[in-house]
Parts: sequence; structure tokens; C-alpha cells
Amino acid sequence: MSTINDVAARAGVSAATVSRVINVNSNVSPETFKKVTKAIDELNYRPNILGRNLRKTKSERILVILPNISNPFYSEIVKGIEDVANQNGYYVMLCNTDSDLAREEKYIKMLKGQLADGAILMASEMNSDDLAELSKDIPVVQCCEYKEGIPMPHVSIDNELAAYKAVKHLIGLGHEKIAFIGAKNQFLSSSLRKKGYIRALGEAGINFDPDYCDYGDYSYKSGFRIMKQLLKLSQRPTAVFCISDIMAIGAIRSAMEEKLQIPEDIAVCGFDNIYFSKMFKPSLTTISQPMYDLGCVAMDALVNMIENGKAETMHYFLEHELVIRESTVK
Amino acid sequence: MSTINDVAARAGVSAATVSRVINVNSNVSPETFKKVTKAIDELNYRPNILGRNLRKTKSERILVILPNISNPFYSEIVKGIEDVANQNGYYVMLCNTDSDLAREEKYIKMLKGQLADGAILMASEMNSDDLAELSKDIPVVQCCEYKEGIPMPHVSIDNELAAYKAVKHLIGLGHEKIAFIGAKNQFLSSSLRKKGYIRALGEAGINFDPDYCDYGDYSYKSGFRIMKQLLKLSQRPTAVFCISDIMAIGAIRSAMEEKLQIPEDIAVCGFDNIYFSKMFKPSLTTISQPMYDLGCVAMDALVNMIENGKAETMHYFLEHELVIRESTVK
DNA sequence: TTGTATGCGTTATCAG
DNA sequence: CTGATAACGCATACAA
Repeated sequence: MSTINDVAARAGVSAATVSRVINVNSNVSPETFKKVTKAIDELNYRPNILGRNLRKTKSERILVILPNISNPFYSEIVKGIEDVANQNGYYVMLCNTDSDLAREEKYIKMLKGQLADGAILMASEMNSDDLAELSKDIPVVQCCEYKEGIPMPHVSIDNELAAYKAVKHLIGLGHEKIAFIGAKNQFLSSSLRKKGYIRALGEAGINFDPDYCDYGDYSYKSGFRIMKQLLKLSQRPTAVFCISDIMAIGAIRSAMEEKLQIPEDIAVCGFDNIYFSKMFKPSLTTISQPMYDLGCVAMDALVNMIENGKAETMHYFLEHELVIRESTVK
Repeated sequence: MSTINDVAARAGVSAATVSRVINVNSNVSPETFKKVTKAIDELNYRPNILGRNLRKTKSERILVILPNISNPFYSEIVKGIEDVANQNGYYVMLCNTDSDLAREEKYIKMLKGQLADGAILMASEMNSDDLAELSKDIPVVQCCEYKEGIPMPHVSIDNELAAYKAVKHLIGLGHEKIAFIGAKNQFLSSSLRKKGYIRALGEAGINFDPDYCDYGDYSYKSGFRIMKQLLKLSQRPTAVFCISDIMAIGAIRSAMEEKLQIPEDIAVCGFDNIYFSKMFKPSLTTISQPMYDLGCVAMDALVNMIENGKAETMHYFLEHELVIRESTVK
């Protein structure tokens, strides 16, 4: 691989001049320009990004650190991030952690090592203290999942309200025996969605029944398994609210296997509105998160932090929407 | 952000000594070690990756350049890549091109600029000449989609044979009016799969009928739309072979909308075996690509190129499998 | 318009 | 075991 000095030697100019040719803004005479570009072509020279970034202390790159690209929920958000990033001259690199803290920390190390100008974190496994410390060094925005009480902006929806609305919808259809398929983890969204479920029940005068609550890991399999359990109860629920579409689909498939009709025998509501939820048969009633916009807003905030040194706002809450489809209403 | 010199000053040692502490292999006296780690903690020092990589001309990173993370087909491959990469001490960064050549070229620039030690390309939009030239500079492996006749290894399945087997399966079920939903693009897999379709028909003495062939863009929508057209034909097909699961699912939904039974009225076969194909109702008959293994083998080959300077083999073909489910057999 | 000199932050070599 | 020095490749301030 040739360097800027090789090009300079071949073109009979100094490295500085070559640099000026590469970075078009400066003044270079037409003839030297030609000489230099010729040498660049002949040597097939490409500037070393590491050298350039080191010198400029700027990379024009940002990292998106996320647990799992195979979750379609994230891919839509990433689109929003990428569009806004590209509009602002940044390039995005995705870092898949598989929800593994050790892997996440490797990427965080790169980030702290100036490999990128900033990062967007989704569902980070880091604790609040480490996040707080990170925010001192580097512009970072939390997207969707977030920790509270640290000086780092976050973008999300109102999870409690969304869950409340979903369950309210089921109650409005006449259901009283409404089960809940959630998740036991550190994420705020999990507890907020459960909170919304309980609030809706309470308002309708329905007793909260722990037997109707179970916890999965967002996977198809866990939804499938939990539904099987719920159907074994003597007082079988007539509706189920799931905190993810994938679990809802698992639950529906499970009920189908027991020859139950959806929604006649049991209604199912999901959460997220991944693109698959309308393709599925029966199509899925769910809470639509504005995924693309979540990504856009997060990236907007990040650009702001990178370029102005600080965040405009700490809390961004975007609108969600209940989308009613075949899995709850015939 | 503090540098190695800040740490050195604070600890009262030279930068070289700090470097030795960070890079554990060298010999440092216990007391200086303690002094230095103390200074590192106090200053919250993190080594600058750019400086380090520049000096070492090695990044221990690889790039995966792919068109679209929202395609579940790729996410499984990425898992394989990541596992092998991590085992070998490499970190993976994903670069989403959205099938946009300009965006892909930006990432290729980073690659040529030594931001990473190598790359895996999936469904590249670059032409053969550019790929050939790239292969001179940097270790690169093509995965799944590939261009032939260039000195760059590729990993894939035998697409022609796979399609042949899928269509053979439909013929074996008694179908004679078998439609084809493919894609018109530069990718070898598209033409090879069509070739396999035609070969299977030919062997069974079935005439190839251009009216039974249409082309989508791998999307749900295109599968949906094309199926609608096929169902309008006076001689309606009784089976359809689609070159992607997503299009197959679109096609099935389309047929369902016309009150047709799957597979009784029309059988549908997909390609890829994305995780969703078994969740779908009816579950999808499809060609299972060994996605995880494809990723592993590609990364293995890349590690080899990076560390030994050259590829062991140019062509890796992995086994595929016909998975028969509800969409073709009751 | 162009060249010289310097430093971005790190590690490797060599000497002590 | 430790320090001084140079070099990785580049862009910029300054001088010419």
C-alpha cells in the first residue's frame, strides 16, 4: 500500500501538496493537480483513514451498539439513524453485542479510543455508573431502552401508556380474563409495560391475577411455551397481551396448535409492530412504535451533541399508536 | 481525553513504560505497574485506537458489508461470522449499504484506508474489475452472492442444484403447471436458480412457459403482487417456486386473499429457510441454506487470508437441504 | 501556489 | 526493568 509520500515522490511535489489535492478545498495549480492525480491513479493510492482521523481528531463515523440485528425491530430504527447520519456526513457502523456485556465493552473501548465520534446505544447491558462515566468522554444517546438519572439523552415512547392502551382495547372488547406475557430483565420498558397492564385492569375493576402473568425472553419459543402453560389453567384467559410481537406470534401459533380460533377463542395483542406482524395470518394487533422516527431523532440528538458539545434535551418521547388487526377483532 | 503522555507524567515514568503496562506481555516491576495503573484510573485513560492501529498497521477489526440487515437471511450468517471472528480475536463491524453503490464505496474506502484488516462482502454492487483491484490491496471474501473469475474467494451453496431439487419436489407431487417468481438483477444466484427451475421442468418433459415466470425484488410486496397476476391466468398454476422466502410468504398471503387453500389449490415453495418460514402459517417448504456455516466458513477463509497472506481455496460450496413443510404437503 | 516542520497517540527498537 | 527516540500516515500552521 502506497502512502502520501510515495505519491509526492512520484509526482515530484511535497506531501503537503498531495494532501491539498486530496482535500479539494485548497488552492492547487491545474498542472500540479494533474500531476498529482496521475500519480495517485498510477499508484492506486488511498489515504490512510487512521492517519487522517488521528490528525483531525475526527472520524465522521458513529457506532450503533445493539443487542441483535436479527430482531426486525432494530433494523427499522437503524434505517432512521442511517438516513439522518448520511445527511449530516456521518457513516454508521453497527456493532452486534448479542446482549453480551463483554462484547459490548469491547465496542465501548473502541468508542472511547476515538474510533468514532459518538454512539447510539440500544438496550445496553452497562450499568448506570459506567454509562454516566462514558457520557463524560464521548457523545452518546440511548435509543428505546434507557437508564434514567444519568446525563445522557434518550429517545423512546411512553411504554406505560402504550401498554395501558393495548390492554384497554382488550377490555373494550369485553375481555376480563387477560393474561400478560412479559420479560424479567433490567429494562425499564419491561416494568413499565407491566405497570400499564396493571393500571388498565385496575381501572376496569379487574383483579390482578399472578397466575395470568409469565415472563419470556422476547423469543418466538418463549411465547409459544408460555401460551401452552396459560391454556392449561382451569380458568383459561380469553385474551393475552404480549410485550413483543415475536412472543405474540409464538403465542398464537401455540394456541392454533390447540385448535383454538384467533381471536374468537383467544385474542392476542403484541407490541412493536415489526413488519412481519401484518404479514402474519392472522395479522397482529399491536402497539406501533415509530421505529424509523426513533432512529432519526436519536441521530439528530447525537449530531447535535457532537457538533455543539451538548444535548438540547435529555428526554425525547415519541408518539405510539394502537394498530388493530385480525388477532383481536374479527 | 488524556493521552499516554499524561499518564506517564502523572506516574512519573516514560510513555514507553505506560505502553508496557497497557500491553501486558512486557516486563514491568510490580511497583511501577501499580503507579501506572493508579494514574490510568485517576485520569480515566483509554488508549487511542487510531494511534495504536496506525502504529501497528493492524486493527483486529473486520468489516461485513451487506445490503440490508433487515433481511433475516443475513443476520444468521452474521452470527457465524461473529463467532469465528471472536474466536480468532477479531471484532466485527457491520456496514449496511442499502444496495446503494455509493454507500458501499464509502465503506470500501474505509477498508482500503486500513480501518479494518479485511472484509466479507455479501451481495456487493461493485463490478468485477473493481472487486479484482480491491482484492490486490486487502483480504476480502465474498459470501453467498459472488462474482466469478476474480481472484477473491467465495462461499455459497450450489444454487442451480438447490432450485432443481425444489422444483423436482413440486413435480414429484404431481404438479405440472409450476410458476417461477425470481428476480432480475446482476446476481448469479438469480440466474442459477432459474436455470435449475428450467432444468427440472425439462427433465420432466414439461414445457417452459414464459407466462409462468415473473420477477420481483425479494420483497413481500413483490411476491404478493406477482401471485395476484399469476392467479389471473386462464391456466392458473398449481404450484409456485419462489427464490426467496419473503416473496413466497407474500405469494401465499396473496393466494389466501383469493380464498385459495395452500397447498391444496396452490403449493408454494420458498428459498433460504429464514427463521420465520417455520413460524408462518402454513409453514413454508423451502431450501435451507446453511446460513450460520456460510458465515463461519467465510470468516475462516478471511482469517486465513489475513494471517497467511493468501487464500487456501477460491471456491467453497456448502450443502443445502430441501425442507418440506405445510405449504406444499398437507 | 508550494514546501517545511510539526504533532495527532501510539508502539518498537535500541541502549543503558 | 526503564527511557529516549523514531516512525506509523496524515493535515495544518507558517514561511517562502
